[in-house]
Amino acid sequence: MMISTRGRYCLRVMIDLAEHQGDGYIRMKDVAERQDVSLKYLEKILPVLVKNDIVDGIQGKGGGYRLSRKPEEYTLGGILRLTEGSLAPVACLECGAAPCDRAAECRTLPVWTELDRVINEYLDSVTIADLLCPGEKTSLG
Amino acid sequence: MMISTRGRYCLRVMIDLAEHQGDGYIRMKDVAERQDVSLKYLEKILPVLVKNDIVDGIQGKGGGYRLSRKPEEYTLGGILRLTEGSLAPVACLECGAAPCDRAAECRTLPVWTELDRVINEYLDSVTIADLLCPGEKTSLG
DNA sequence: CAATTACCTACCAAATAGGTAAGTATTTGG
DNA sequence: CCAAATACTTACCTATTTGGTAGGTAATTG
Repeated sequence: MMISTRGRYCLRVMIDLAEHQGDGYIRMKDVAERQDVSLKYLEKILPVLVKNDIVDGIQGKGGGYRLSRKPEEYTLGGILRLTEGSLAPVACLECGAAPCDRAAECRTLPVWTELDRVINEYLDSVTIADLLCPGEKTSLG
Repeated sequence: MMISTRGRYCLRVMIDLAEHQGDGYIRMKDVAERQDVSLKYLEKILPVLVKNDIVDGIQGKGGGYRLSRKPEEYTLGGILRLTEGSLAPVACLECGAAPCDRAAECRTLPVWTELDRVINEYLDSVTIADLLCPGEKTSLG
């Protein structure tokens, strides 16, 4: 299993924000209830989205979160690479991984590289807009 | 990271067996030395390959392991699904996983299903024969 | 019969996943 | 200006998985 709850929850939050866009800032408490997920856990994993300008978060009463771009401008790959740290199928392809001694003669490295490419290509071809209900998709932007 | 050392080591063992085919049964001690991997660990993870008739293993002096088919008849997907248990990118797609309550309305399930398909399609398109040195490939079968 | 090989079972340390708890900082409505 | 509400931060915790090690048993052959 490659994609953990961290990434999956973040994706569901993004979808929820997209589907409730236009109501101003959206409280994570409401998202947590709608998605039936621990608020505390979401509070822990969301900061990475704010720091990378994926969503706007403002504090204080009346605060909450909001998408900073249009849903069709977010690819799943872009979101998941941030939240998961890495989507690499094997350790030796993770960014920052120590270069493997056997890399030069490794028979399997080309396979992992291509698998990594295939995975990222697919995930970069899908956007948040593609995951919204048909009716809601047109009402955005 | 989706593919652990278990699967990667098994793949390397398969490649090693293919490259040394014809010398009768091959001792795992030799494979472990060539691959620079713990023999004890290999002994632990190999039985699944024997039980599924991926390799032949015979005990006693002069024993060892041998491929039971030609290298081009093994797909990486087939081997990895056995050794890893599952290649599913998310928990809810693992075989034997409890069906998710939200599956019917889940916005992301189609994406995981398609990602799973893409991964398996690629890994099923590559065989052990594809990973051998060019010279060794033709001397087999 | 002794060496050699696969095979089996139990244990173990470190890392990761998936949270909970308890606060702090910031903003706004009354 | 104060209290409520919200994001944000840090520290902790438990269960599971990973990647092994240790030690022995079963089978086969020279």
